[in-house]
Amino acid sequence: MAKQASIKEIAQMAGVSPGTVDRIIHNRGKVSEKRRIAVEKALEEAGYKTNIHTSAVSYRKTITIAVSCPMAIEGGYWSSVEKGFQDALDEFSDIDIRWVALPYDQFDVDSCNSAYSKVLEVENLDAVIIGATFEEPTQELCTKLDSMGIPYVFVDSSIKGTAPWAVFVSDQHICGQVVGRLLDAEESGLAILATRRRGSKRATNSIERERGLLDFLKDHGITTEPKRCQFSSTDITLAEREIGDFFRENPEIRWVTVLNSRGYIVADTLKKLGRSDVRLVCFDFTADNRRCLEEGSIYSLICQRPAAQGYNAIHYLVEHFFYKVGRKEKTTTLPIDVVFKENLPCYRESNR
Amino acid sequence: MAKQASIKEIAQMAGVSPGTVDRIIHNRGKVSEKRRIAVEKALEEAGYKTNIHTSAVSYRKTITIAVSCPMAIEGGYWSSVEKGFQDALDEFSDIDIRWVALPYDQFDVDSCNSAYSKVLEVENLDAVIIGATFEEPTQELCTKLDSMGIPYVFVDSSIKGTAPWAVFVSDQHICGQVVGRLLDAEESGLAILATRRRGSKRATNSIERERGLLDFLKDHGITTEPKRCQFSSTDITLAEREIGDFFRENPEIRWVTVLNSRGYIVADTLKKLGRSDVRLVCFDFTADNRRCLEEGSIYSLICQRPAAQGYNAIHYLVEHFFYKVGRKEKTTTLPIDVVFKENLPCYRESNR
DNA sequence: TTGAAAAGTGTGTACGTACACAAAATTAAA
DNA sequence: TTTAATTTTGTGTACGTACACACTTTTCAA
Repeated sequence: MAKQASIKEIAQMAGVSPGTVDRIIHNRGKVSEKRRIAVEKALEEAGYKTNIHTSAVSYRKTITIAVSCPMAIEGGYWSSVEKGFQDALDEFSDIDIRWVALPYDQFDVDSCNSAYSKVLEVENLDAVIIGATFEEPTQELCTKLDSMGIPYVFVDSSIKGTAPWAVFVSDQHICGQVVGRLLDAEESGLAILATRRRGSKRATNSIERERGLLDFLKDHGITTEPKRCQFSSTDITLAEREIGDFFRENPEIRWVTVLNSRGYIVADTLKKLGRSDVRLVCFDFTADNRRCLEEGSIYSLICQRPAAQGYNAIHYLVEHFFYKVGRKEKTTTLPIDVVFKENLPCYRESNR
Repeated sequence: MAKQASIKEIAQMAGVSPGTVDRIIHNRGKVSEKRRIAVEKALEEAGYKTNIHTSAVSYRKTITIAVSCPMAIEGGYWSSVEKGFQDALDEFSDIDIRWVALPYDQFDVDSCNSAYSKVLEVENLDAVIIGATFEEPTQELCTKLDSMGIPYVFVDSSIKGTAPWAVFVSDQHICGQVVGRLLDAEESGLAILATRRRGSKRATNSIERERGLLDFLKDHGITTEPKRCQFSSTDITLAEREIGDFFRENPEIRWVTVLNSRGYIVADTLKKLGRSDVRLVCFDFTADNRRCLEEGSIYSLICQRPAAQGYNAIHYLVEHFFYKVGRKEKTTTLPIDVVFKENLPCYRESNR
């Protein structure tokens, strides 16, 4: 551990004053070519790295971050993302971060549009964190943010036709392939269940997962098209009837996946039907899904790292506003964890 | 985000000087009961939290940490632990940490004893990080450290009869159960392979994993005792002969696990034997194992989070020496990740 | 050649904590 | 009661960076 050189020492090395070194580091301009070269050489030689602690002490600015994500439900996916936000905010509690939360209902485009318009009204806005569900509204928002020069980062899913500064997601195509691996299905008897969505198109994540699963099946010589069924995400009674009807009509089904986080609805229905012979692979480490995994009605959960997404988003922005000058684009693809009943106890909601 | 109160503000609230507040926070003594109560009340009310940045600026001490772990092999388990150390040291590069590495050969007790005795000779030793392999030498070391009042933390495995300040491990019993889940073996045809160890007893981690697997089998109605085979960990030619002989003598074997990180040796042998019908579940995200997973000769890897262990160990110590006064014992059981060929690309060596 | 204006450079203070030291208050001893 | 010893409390400076401001040098038009 070599001792870190200070700005003062760099200044001495380059034969200038600390102020000049500071101007070069933050390129505040007004420095002659001659000294710039000398200082940059010294900086290089000493391997100078700004002392984050001291830097934080002197830095007085308030960073305003607006965040627009689907509303969190206790124990649900977005509450884990929020847990990640909170962890990061706690860690950076010495930095003055103004946090403007503008959640929306992920099943209601209007609510999303309204949240997005509030984002644009936030005063002194420095950056935006977006957990996108709807494509067009998000594209519009991003275009406006681009023209205002305000950086934005995506968590959970990325929207095409936008220019985010950073993206924190999981590879959904891989998720789909892992479904295939875990189901270990035979030629026929596979079904893909999904929740119905009013108005809007299917979520991009779920489309990409399905593509991954189908690719896996093709690679493993399964040519029979999986059976499909849609069920309600809001009306549980209706959902149970729809799912029940589907399984009665297709008694050969033995391998099932639900490509979003509502797998527990299917699990509970299958349990009521006494169908313990069905292997069910679902998504996300939510409270309901964990319960079903515990009970044995879900075989396995494929989990993203929502807390890591939230944590990293803030970490990135703080780092950007704090230490870096220029834009440093970054896409972080987080691991996909496979959780069985057995290793469930060692995962926590805040898994990062 | 409520503004953090500073020591100065706390002092004002309690009607004392900042120095008094400081003495109370660090219990440097010499404070009257009357003011202690007043200040503690103010501290409580304001929810005071020391500003880590400023704290780091004023704190000038050098922390000396000795670390004794098995020597890292490029791409191996302990190199990931070291990656975690390095990440943490980089993150805390503003803090003056003196880092004394004293690695030993994990297959040689003498080398371990020698490393441990060097630990005790380190000047101004503040804390020790131990990656233990041998029980008795470690117990002896810990007893001495206890009497010297020097804190130590364990990574990877904990040793009984010691009093570590913190422990960063995975639950090996769960690991074993997950092996059972992934193998999905039938009544007979299961084998447990292990590397031979000269002189010393089997590693505690591997014993605990076996126990977990056997418990899983019992719970799932498999009563046939698994077949066993030991092979050399140093002489690959010998190992391949031993493994080959075992499979020729036991042609019914279809499900195999290797309870330490040397699974790739078995995988490569099986590949040469053309036995693609054997499902092999191995441990640890090492370069060799990743290659076999990629090639398909390993079905699945059960991975601990060595980088997280290393990172957390240093994080804990820095936190302790930096912010906390008293001892705060902590056992962190890290998640166990299941890696298939499909989700391999989204895990990195530095997975935390 | 002169003298603004502009460009370049140095100085000094603030940030909040840690800690040394000086000052004040209290206690104990004579 | 007085004085010394002791305990308690306040003050001031350092840490390394950020940034405002003052000062010096250069540039360039008149």
